[in-house]
Amino acid sequence: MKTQPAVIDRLLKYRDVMQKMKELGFVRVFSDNMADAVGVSPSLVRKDFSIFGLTGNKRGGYQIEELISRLNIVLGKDRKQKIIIIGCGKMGRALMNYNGFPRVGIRVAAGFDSDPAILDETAPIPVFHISKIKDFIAEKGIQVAVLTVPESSAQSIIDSLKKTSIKGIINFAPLSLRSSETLIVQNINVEQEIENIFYQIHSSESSESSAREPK
Amino acid sequence: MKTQPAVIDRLLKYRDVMQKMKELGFVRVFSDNMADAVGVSPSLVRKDFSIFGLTGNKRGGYQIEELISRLNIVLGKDRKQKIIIIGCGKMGRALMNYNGFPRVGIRVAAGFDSDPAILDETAPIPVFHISKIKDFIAEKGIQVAVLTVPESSAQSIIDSLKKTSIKGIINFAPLSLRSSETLIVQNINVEQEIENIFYQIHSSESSESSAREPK
DNA sequence: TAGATTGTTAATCGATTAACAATC
DNA sequence: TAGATTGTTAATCGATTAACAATC
Repeated sequence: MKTQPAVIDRLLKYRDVMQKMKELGFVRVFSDNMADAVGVSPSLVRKDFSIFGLTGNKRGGYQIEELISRLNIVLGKDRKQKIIIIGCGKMGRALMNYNGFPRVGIRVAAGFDSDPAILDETAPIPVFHISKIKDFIAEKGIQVAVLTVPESSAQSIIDSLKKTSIKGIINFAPLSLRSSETLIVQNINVEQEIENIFYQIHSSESSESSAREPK
Repeated sequence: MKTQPAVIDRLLKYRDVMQKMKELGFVRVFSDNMADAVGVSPSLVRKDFSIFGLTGNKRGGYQIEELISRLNIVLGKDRKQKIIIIGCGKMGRALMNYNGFPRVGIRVAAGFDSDPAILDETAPIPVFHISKIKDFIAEKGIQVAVLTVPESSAQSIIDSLKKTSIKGIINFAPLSLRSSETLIVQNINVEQEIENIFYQIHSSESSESSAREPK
């Protein structure tokens, strides 16, 4: 009965679309518009909204401004969303400076690394030695970490994070970690996405002729 | 009737697991082992294999080495998988040097950017001005691009790519692009993943007491 | 042979869609 | 009022699972 991540992904997209509509001066939106913009059916839009008690007007659609703020409450955007980044190689540092985070209210509290050469405890987003991570997490009440470390160190870091307040991890290391009762893991595997795309391209090429049948 | 991306994702995971098993000296594997390792049911493993005619032995499971090479053929790993990276900011450069790509046979042919200061046409992975992209794509027959540009330039680049041989895009810009008949788009939106994780953490916290009911 | 595991079919499950009464 | 859009229910669809005959 708990809400599927897929539903929340759509909610996040609805909110982004509405944010843009609001900036363009729109005041109301219909489920049909939302459906077009996000690429789902109008039924699904109304269904998703109704799950969270987000209501509109039988004839006038949905009020954008009101819906955005109610969506943000549902999505927990009324709380501080602090994260840490573990592994400050190229990918980690790219994420530390990623402006998509502040834009949606996510704040990078610190980075951690084992290499003394890249530590910088006084930067706006400080980089501490990995040995200080447990104290930092406890002190700041961090719940979400982004893991951008080599595959070889990923598993041991995960294991040590299990003893902390960390409850969610975005994992960029190329091994599929599984969510557990107490720790939610979302794997991001760019090479897998690319391999999947290559498969799809090739399979649509080789079925070119038979693909002529009508939908 | 075409194969879902989700099935291919699992195939890619099966292959990775088998690769590791092979390195450990294993010769055979059962659908039960695979299921445990990847986190799916044994039925699904056998089903996935059977879709692609990947067979085992009624009593002896699957031969790892043979299955890996047959999987690689299904997945198109017998062809060169060249990609380009459009937008060589921090994220783009991190991906250019990402060692997960060569490890699975993906080669970054070049990067492209509009900033003259970061061009380097003679580097091992050259960075060209964006104005040269059409010729490069045509000349090298590139089919897949990774988009790591600001949101503001993403849409116009996509539009221009539609006139090229590019058939697949991994999009890191924070706008959800939709796949079309001729162009497969896979959006990677890290901030959305993080917001989703925060939602899940919060919702499991607030339903702590009621979550006691047995599965 | 007896036991174990595959390959496949039928049953189940859950998510999406279609339809439409309610109503603004 | 007539027309349009929501909110919700029932129908559909497709993916996953359970079960088991085949067989090594």
